[in-house]
Amino acid sequence: MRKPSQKQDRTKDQPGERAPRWRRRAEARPAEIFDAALTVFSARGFQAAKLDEVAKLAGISKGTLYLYFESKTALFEAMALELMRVPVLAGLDAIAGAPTAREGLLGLMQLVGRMLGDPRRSALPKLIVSESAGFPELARIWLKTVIQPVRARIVEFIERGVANGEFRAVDPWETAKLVIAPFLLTAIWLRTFEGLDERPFDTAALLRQHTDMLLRGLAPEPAAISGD
Amino acid sequence: MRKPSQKQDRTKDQPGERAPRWRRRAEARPAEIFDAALTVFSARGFQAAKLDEVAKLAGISKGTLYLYFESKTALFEAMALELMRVPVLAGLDAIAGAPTAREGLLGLMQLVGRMLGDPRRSALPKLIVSESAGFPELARIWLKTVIQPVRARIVEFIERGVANGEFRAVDPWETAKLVIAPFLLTAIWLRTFEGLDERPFDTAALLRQHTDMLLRGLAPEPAAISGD
DNA sequence: ATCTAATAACTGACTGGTCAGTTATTTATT
DNA sequence: AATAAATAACTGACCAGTCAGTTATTAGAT
Repeated sequence: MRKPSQKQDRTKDQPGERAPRWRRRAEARPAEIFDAALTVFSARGFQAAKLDEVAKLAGISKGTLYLYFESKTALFEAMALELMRVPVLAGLDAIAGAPTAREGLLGLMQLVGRMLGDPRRSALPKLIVSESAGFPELARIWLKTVIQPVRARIVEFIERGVANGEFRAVDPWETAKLVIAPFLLTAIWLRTFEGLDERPFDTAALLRQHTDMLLRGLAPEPAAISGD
Repeated sequence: MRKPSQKQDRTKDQPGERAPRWRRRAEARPAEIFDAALTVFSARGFQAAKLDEVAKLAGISKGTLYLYFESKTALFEAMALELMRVPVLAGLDAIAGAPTAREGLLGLMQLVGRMLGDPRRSALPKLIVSESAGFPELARIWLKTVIQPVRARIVEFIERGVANGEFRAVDPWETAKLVIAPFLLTAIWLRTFEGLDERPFDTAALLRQHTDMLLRGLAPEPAAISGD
């Protein structure tokens, strides 16, 4: 946890010239504040997080926070919305053009898997879930802008695969949830039980097993499909 | 939200006899307090929950809370531990004796599924996850007393099935996570996004699809299993 | 270049509301 | 009468949010 503070920079100044107590860095502040806020809110939760701590971590005073954000709540919401930008959806369009349903589905899963590999991005699901009681609106937005589009794509791929015979006939809606579930598990688990469990969580192994099981579950019947 | 309060009981007293402002009910209190606490903590989260509200819902005053619990923290922990008692594990032993791995696995899944059907019990996972930052010890205990035993059983069943040819060779550890994931999804989803999504969450349909997909994913290769 | 006025960025001590926890007192029960 | 159960008024710590004052930076004047 390195301090991004510029107060330490005095050694780099020209000798004899005393370093200023602070600098004006209006453009850099918001990003740094978001960064500090994510760390503190993730570690403590919204209510327990102290703005003094966020400010300290961002290398500023609490008063300065209020030059950039109206309130603790506004900061939290702005931070969450910031994390939703440049979303999973960025790569989604490229995948939409996949030649087969199978490839599309796998591509999408890898995309999401890769996203969860970035600790900053994977913090959001846990925060949304944890703070949903206090921020229902945020949950709604996340659902709408992240979950629903991804799920819609999954449903589309499954429907396509079922239609063209790549997959057997399954309920696309419920199956889409099954595709998503292990990713949610990963995001939650890493930030809730990691370090407490008997083995470290192997994200890659889970993803491998997940795709393997999923493709077999979706595989069309060999030949003999009689009524039950 | 009906009040369990006994303050309203005055009408039921014998006519002419004024009802007491309160009664001594030392045995009944803890359960009623747990009940109220679960409601309030679930609705607001630990920090935002007010003990005055818990007390009011339990039909007592805040001071009385402190006759039964040392602190807000102690109340929360006691409540969580209470919810862990009579755990999933109760029915686990019966299932252990299942004749086939398949039956064992399905029995266990139905057990967990049924548990999630009870809104009181299904509140725990969300609470544990949400408050894990402030109560890491609770997360550890839940992992140890609920998750790990269930997961161990799943691993056992899978290993058994792989050994006796019921299932194909899979990684039991990772596959066990895949078995669990949709249940976690259900518990989280119902208490985070329900009412916000485009369709209501159909727990039964998901469970059906989950078992279906899982069994196909575990099914042994038809015949041709040559070395790779 | 150097000085000076104006302004934007920042600080940190302070305030006021909230709520966990305490206690003096009242009420029920034995 | 004695005791246990419960109340409600109280206290004090905590912290979000404020603001009067300070310091860096910029722009204009010389």
